[in-house]
Amino acid sequence: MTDEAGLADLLTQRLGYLMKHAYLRLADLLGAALAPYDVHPKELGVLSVIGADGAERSQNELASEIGMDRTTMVSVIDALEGKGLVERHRSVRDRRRNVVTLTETGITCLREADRARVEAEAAFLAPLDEDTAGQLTAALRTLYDAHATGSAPARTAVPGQDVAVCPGDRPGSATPRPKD
Amino acid sequence: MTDEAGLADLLTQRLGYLMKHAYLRLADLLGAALAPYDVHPKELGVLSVIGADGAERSQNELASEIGMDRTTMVSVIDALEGKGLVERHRSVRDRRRNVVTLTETGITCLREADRARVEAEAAFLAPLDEDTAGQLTAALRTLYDAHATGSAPARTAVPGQDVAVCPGDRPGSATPRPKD
DNA sequence: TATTGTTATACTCTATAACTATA
DNA sequence: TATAGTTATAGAGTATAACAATA
Repeated sequence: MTDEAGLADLLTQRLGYLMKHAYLRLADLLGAALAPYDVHPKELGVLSVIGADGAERSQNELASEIGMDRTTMVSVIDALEGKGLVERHRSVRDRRRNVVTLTETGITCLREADRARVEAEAAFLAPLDEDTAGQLTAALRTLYDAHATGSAPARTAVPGQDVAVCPGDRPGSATPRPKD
Repeated sequence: MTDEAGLADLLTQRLGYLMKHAYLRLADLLGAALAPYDVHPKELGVLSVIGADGAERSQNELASEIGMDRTTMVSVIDALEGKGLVERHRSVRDRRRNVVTLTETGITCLREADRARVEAEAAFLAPLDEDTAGQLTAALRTLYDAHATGSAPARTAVPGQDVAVCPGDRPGSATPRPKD
């Protein structure tokens, strides 16, 4: 831990560095808070969309609405089903579709784990006063909306490309990238 | 793209969702902005630490200061060396250490790519007015400092554990981490 | 022919373990 | 014995391609 002051400043002046570490720290906190309920943050997100309203959703609909790949959704539903939190039902109207519903256990898990999620978020934001925390969330939501709708570049245009349509989570590809 | 309004609200009320997508979007923008200079964001970070001051740094020192694994640093330096941006010099005082220095090309690349980085960050923040953007950055820095120093939990304690000492970037393990 | 769920596969990123050469 | 660099390997996470069943 030989952190010189100047170096720390240099790192924390980079927005990417700050954003990455904020994300990783929050992900750690969420993962730890949800561990007692035996659900991953990603799984909780799926659970809450399934339980969002009365609407029946197929795996494919869940995937596209959350911005997750179809094949990733398969493994998530596999895991949730294995834990007894959701059930797959073949749709009678279109037998290709798997309608996913919460079990009683799943409803309970969603309620309790989601409370833990809120607490973990509060713990993450605890170093900020309430106003600042609210402004942070509002700013992130503004950025999300702006970049998701594709109306992003304005002040200083980035040459290569414009932002994708929020196709979920891609660690790899950014541009074309002929792989070096 | 069948986004119902209520569902979108549900997703953007989750701090983890917002933070993750903000991070991914920024990472995309940074990657695209840096692509013309043939450097990855991670590599630019290493370049800038090498060029931070006159101090000579070994690979190991670079790794621990940035919070990157030793073995990851090897491949980063490999890549940078392959591009002619840095050079490895065996330290005469301790022949185990590789002192890493910038080449002329590396200095130029650092200067130009870092300008592109600043522009990409500005483009990312463009949807926010200047005050809000400044507050966002300040809030992120506050969170970074608070969680890195381990003085995090205050308002609502998370049961399982307390935050690690910012050991860099870990995608996998969340909780059971003695090792610091 | 197109779509849903599924499987198999590949790719990225990062960490762990073990080896070497120095100390 | 311990440390710096290196290599090989493993793991998590996600995406792409192909296949079967259904429309």
